[in-house]
Amino acid sequence: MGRWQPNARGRLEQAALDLFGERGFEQTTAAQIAERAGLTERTFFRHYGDKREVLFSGARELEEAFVTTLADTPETAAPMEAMASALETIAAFFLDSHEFARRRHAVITANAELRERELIKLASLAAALAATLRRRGVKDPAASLAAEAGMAVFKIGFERWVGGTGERTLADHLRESLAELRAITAGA
Amino acid sequence: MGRWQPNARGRLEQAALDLFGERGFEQTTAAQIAERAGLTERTFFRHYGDKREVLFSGARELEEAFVTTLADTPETAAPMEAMASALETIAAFFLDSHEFARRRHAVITANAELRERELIKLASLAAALAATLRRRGVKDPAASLAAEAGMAVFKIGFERWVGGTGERTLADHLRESLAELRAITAGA
DNA sequence: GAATCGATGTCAGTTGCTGACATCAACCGT
DNA sequence: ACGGTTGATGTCAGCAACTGACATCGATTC
Repeated sequence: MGRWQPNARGRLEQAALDLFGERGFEQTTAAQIAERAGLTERTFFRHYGDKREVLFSGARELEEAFVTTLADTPETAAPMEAMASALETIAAFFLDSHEFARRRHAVITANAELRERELIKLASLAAALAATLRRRGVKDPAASLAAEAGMAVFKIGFERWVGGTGERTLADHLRESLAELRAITAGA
Repeated sequence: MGRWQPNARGRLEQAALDLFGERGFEQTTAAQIAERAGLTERTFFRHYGDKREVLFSGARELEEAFVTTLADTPETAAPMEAMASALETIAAFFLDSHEFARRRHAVITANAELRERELIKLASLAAALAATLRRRGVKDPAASLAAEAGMAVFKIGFERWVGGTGERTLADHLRESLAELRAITAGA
C-alpha cells in the first residue's frame, strides 16, 4: 500500500464537479476541492495550472484523438470530407457519457470564466486540425477555414446533443449540423 | 475645469496597451496601469471588471454595429448572403486602424488569458448574430451555424489582414475567406 | 542499507479583485 | 446665494488565486 490514496487527480476532478454543481464555480475555493479530495490546496495547484483546468483534463486526449483520426484519413479526401470522417470517429468517444457530459456542460455554461476556457480548448483544437490539414497539402486559408468550420459543426452538434435526451447519438447531431452548414454556404 | 483630468478610460486604455507592449500582460499590475494614467488601482477596477477588459472596450460597439447591420439587410436575403453583407459593412470600421489593430493583436496573441477573452467576445458576437437571424425567421441549427461560419470568416480574414502590410483592405480578406469557405463546403 | 526519487505538505508572499466608507467639485432647486 | 445631491475618485482592509522555497517520508534503486 502506498503512502497516499491512489488516483489523486480523479478524486480532485470528482470533488470539483460535485462542488461546482452544488454551490457554483465562484463560490467554491480550491482549498475546499482539495479538502474534499483529502489533499491540500498546494497539491491541487500542482496538478492543475489554475482552478478552471480541473474540468478540462480530457481536452488533451480529445485533441490527440481528433488529430490522429484526421491524419489517418486517405490523402485523396477533400478537406471537409476528411473533417467529416474525423467527426464521425470522434463521436464514438461520447457514446456512453451523455450524463457526465450533461453535468459538466451545465457547470461550464453557468460560468463565464469556464466558457472562456472551453473556447480556448476548441481554438487550440482548431489550430491543431489546421496544422494537420496543412501537412496533407491543404493551403491556407482553406486549411484554417476547414478547421474552423469543423469546430463550428462540432460545437453546435455537441450543444444540441448535450441539451437533448441522449436518444439521438452525437454522431447523428454532427451529421445533421454538417449537412446544414453545407446547405447554408451553398449560395452563389 | 473639472476636478479631474478628462477621459479617464482613454488614459487607462492607452497606458495599458503601452505597458502590456513594453513588459507583457502578466508583468504589468493593475496598479501600474492606473499610476501611469494618474489614477488609483481601485478606479481602474471601477472602469473595467478585470485587468483584461481594458483591451476590449470596443467589443460592445462592434457587436452593436454588427447586429444592426445584419438586422438591416433585406428580409429576402439568404442567411449567408446577409452575413456576407454585414461583414462587408463592418470592414469599413477598420479602414484607418491597421496600426492600432496590429499593436493590440500582438499583445493579445502573446498571452493566453487575453486570447481567451478575445474568443469569448467573438462567441458573444456569434450568439447575438444567431439571435438576429432567428428573428428574421431562420431556424436552428441553421441560424447558429451561419453565425459561427460568419465568425470563422471574420476571424481568419482579420488575422490575415492584421498580419499583412495593410495594403489589402480587411474587406478584401473577408471576401476571400468567405469564397474559400464556400469552395470548401461545396462537396456532395 | 544508503542514496535517491516523487508525491505531498507547510508556510510565507504577491496580485487580482471587492466592499465599505470618505472626499469634494459640479450641479440643481429654491 | 445657499444647502442638498450627485458622481467620479481616493483610502483601507480583506479574501482568494496562485507561486516559490523548503520539508517529509514511503518506495525504488543500486
